[in-house]
Amino acid sequence: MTEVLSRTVAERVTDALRSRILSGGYAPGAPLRQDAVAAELGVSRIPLREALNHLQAEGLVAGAAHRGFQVRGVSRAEADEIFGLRLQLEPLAVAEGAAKATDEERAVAAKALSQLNAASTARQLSLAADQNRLFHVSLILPRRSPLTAELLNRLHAASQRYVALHLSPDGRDEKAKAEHERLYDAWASGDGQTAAGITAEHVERTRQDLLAAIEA
Amino acid sequence: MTEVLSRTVAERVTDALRSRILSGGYAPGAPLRQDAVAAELGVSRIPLREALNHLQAEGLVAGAAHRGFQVRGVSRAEADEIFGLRLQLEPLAVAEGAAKATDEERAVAAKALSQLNAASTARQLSLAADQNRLFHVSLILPRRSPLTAELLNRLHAASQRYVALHLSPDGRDEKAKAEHERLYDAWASGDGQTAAGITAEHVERTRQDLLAAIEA
DNA sequence: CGATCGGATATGATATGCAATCGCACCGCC
DNA sequence: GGCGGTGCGATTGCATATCATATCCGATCG
Repeated sequence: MTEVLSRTVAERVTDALRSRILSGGYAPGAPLRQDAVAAELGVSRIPLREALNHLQAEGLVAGAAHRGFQVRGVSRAEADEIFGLRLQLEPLAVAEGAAKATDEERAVAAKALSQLNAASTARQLSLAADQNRLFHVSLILPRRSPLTAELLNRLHAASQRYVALHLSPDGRDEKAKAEHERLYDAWASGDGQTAAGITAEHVERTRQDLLAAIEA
Repeated sequence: MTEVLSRTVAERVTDALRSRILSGGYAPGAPLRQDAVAAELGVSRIPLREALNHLQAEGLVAGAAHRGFQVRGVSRAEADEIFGLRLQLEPLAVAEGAAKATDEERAVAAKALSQLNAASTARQLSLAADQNRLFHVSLILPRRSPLTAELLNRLHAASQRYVALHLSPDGRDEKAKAEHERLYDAWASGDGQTAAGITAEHVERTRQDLLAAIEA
């Protein structure tokens, strides 16, 4: 029963730091001194280091030996690369998911979608972003393609950062909601072609919006 | 001058463990008890845990809280997934590398190839496998596409494990050597099409060999 | 015979201390 | 006045000792 509450300190620290980075609480390039951050979070340095290493693997922070960790800078080139990778992987993965999903897996995806909608209408910005990621990953059938799912999960997390930093959610929310419905319907009905098309379109449009917003 | 020798304890432990896992020194499924492994390597648990976390991110070990780490099992499905991902990403990445490489980057790749050949003729099996990975990654221009390069680096490491476990290097070495020459020549001359084709062919053939060897 | 409880064991986390390294100001030298 | 070496403070990396906690497994009891 302690599923969500307990977890280890390292995991909670990881989530806390990720959240702060994604929401801009720690600006890109900001140095993360271990003693300071550990004291701020009320933990010792050991789980903090574990969290930092995890976030380094996720690509959110960078660190070199004896030189400390910093929030990774953002760049137009990296955004382009992230979305390029997603464009290569995600549509096909979603199509395969649509073809092979079981009823149980469809139920999981449906639940993820409804939670996303709930968070979105409640204006829980960062929660909605997380739920958005979980919904998209649920279409890939994490149990069947664990590596692909994990990979896209990370790429989504990296994407999230750019979206949060550069795109205002004005009209995007409404359009996204409708698109998610279309995507889910196609996916759940086994229409991988359509689902892949919607996904590709979605990723590509976000990329274009971002590249335009980041300026140069 | 301490480039290669120094590094941190955690890094050396990571390399040591990775090497043992790839070479089968630790069998798939084997539990890795922290005290035992730490004592065996003559380090404390702290850098060991760091190494284990890193290897978990690489996909070589699995661990859950309070349940310890184990060497990840291997499966036909995972092999298929790894090579499927490589097939999606690597040919295009190599083609882009061929199109954009500078003279300096070509020199780096050439050096990697010669080191690979040296290790191969010297029958340094696991070293050759590492050099093989480095050569292939050098074609992707790690400085321009760091995420893609890092990603393929990991996929290669995961592939390595299956190759080491299931494929004997008998005739493969000779064929691979010739193919690497063809691949490098096409790449260095800017012929991305051909380089991508050779890469795809290479990955696909290895996948087929593996799937046949793994039985099931 | 099955379920529950409790002890052994291993991991997760803290505290403390020390060594290694880095960054930087300082200083002599050309 | 610019330049390179040098020492010092600050921070990270690692070791050790210790405690807390979760998991596993066997004994006990209904």
